[in-house]
Amino acid sequence: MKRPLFSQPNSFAHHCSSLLQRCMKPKALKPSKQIHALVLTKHIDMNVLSLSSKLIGAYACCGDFNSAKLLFQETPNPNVFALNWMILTLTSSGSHEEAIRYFSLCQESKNYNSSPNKYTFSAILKSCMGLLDAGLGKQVHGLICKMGFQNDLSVCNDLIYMYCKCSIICPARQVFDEMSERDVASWTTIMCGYANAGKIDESVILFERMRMDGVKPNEFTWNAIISGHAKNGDCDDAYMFFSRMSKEGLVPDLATWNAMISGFVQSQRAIEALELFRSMLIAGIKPNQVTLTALLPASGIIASIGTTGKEIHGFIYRIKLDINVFVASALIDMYSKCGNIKAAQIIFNTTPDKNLASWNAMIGCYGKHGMVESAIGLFEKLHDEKIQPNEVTLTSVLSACSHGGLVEKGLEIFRSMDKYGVEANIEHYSCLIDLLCRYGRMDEAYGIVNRVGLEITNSIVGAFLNGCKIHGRRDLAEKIDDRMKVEMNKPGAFVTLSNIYASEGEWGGVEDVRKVMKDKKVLKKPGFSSI
DNA sequence: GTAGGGTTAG
Repeated sequence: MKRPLFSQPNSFAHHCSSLLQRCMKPKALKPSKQIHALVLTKHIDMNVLSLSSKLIGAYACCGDFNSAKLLFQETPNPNVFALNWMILTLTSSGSHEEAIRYFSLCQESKNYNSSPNKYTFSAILKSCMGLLDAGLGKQVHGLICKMGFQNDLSVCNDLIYMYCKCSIICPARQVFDEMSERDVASWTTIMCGYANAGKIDESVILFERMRMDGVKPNEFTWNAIISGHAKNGDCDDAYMFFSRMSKEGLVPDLATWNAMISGFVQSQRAIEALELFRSMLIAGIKPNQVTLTALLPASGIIASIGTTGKEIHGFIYRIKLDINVFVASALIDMYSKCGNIKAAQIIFNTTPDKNLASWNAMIGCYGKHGMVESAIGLFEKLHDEKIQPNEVTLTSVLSACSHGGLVEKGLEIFRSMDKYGVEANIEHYSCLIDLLCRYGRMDEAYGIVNRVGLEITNSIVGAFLNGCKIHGRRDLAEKIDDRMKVEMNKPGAFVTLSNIYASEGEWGGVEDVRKVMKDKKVLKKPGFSSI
């Protein structure tokens, strides 16, 4: 006798439910849709076995947000799994505001009565982090305590991570200190938080303490301590930990090598960076885009030694490394620095998914080489492409204007900065002063230097004093003399000031400046050549 | 029935 396929009344629903489950891991959208269709055509009650919530989960995790949303709206009582899937997928696709809207909707709505759980909080904390909204994070933290998740290991780790990413280490540390149980990730996360806040010493203390607590550091932990030192400019200490890592039986991985290489390059120690790169290849680690992006700026530092950026470019080509937008921008910058504008242009034009950094590199390239019209042309094209410039873009454009003699254009761009949502910083002000000074508009420049709240740095004063020198305005130089003596602690600008006095035989002034430099201990060391 | 966390780039 032929057995019926589904003997129980609900066995069809059971079957659909388990099939849906199996659709989720491989993110199989089509079978999920087929099951949905079957459920509808067979008039199965969607409330049975929370079928509608399972379908929401399946749609969300397969990336079909629209279907997930529609079904979520139609479902009278979506369960916590459905909610979590919605929030998690919105969060991981970067739609943080919407994720938060779903979360609060479900907090307030009568239509929704199951409580958030630790998965909900983990996901929503990621959105707070994505928005860098520590205030919101704090509110969620409050809710976590209210609902009794303050002792959950993974929720606490997520809280620490959120606070660290929002750059507020105090509450992160408080959560960490109050945890009854900590794992390697808890220690690593807080250590990174300190390292990124420039408090590497505290990271080291925690690194030693975790071992006393019987928690063994893993690759992530070692990488955190190594990159922490490297980012803070302590390459020697980074290297010390790098060597120690191997002695303690852990093999440096790609991220370890990348952190070391990038640290040495950022400290201008290009030769050592290159040596590390070679050791990495010998160790059999295959470099990736991060490695090459980090390494490329080294070519500018060591061009005179013989390894050129072009060789590194050749290497990229030989290993068939996929040139992503990071590598492309680094290549543009490298060719720009060694004066090969043509090569920079070719890379810029053949990069399909350009981002702001690529545009900035190319605009900077034109500016550096006096091609002010091209720089401005590209800057205006940015607007057509609906890309918002940032402070780097504006520094490059303003500096291009000043080098290329376009005073009015430069002033116009400076005035329009707030239109782009960029607040003028010291760099922009020094470009502005440079712009005015080069064309003799000294009194206006003097007005800017004296703007309330503007810190006088070497670049600000340097630009201004150069103008004074060229246009014979010792009177104006004298006017900021007193302020410099009080506020400045670096030699550069004092030398220019003293030169202005010297050029006019004003030896008293020269003597005076030298005395201040001596008192402030900023006497310039004798020049030396790197060769 | 929901994840795996944390490290490296312009």
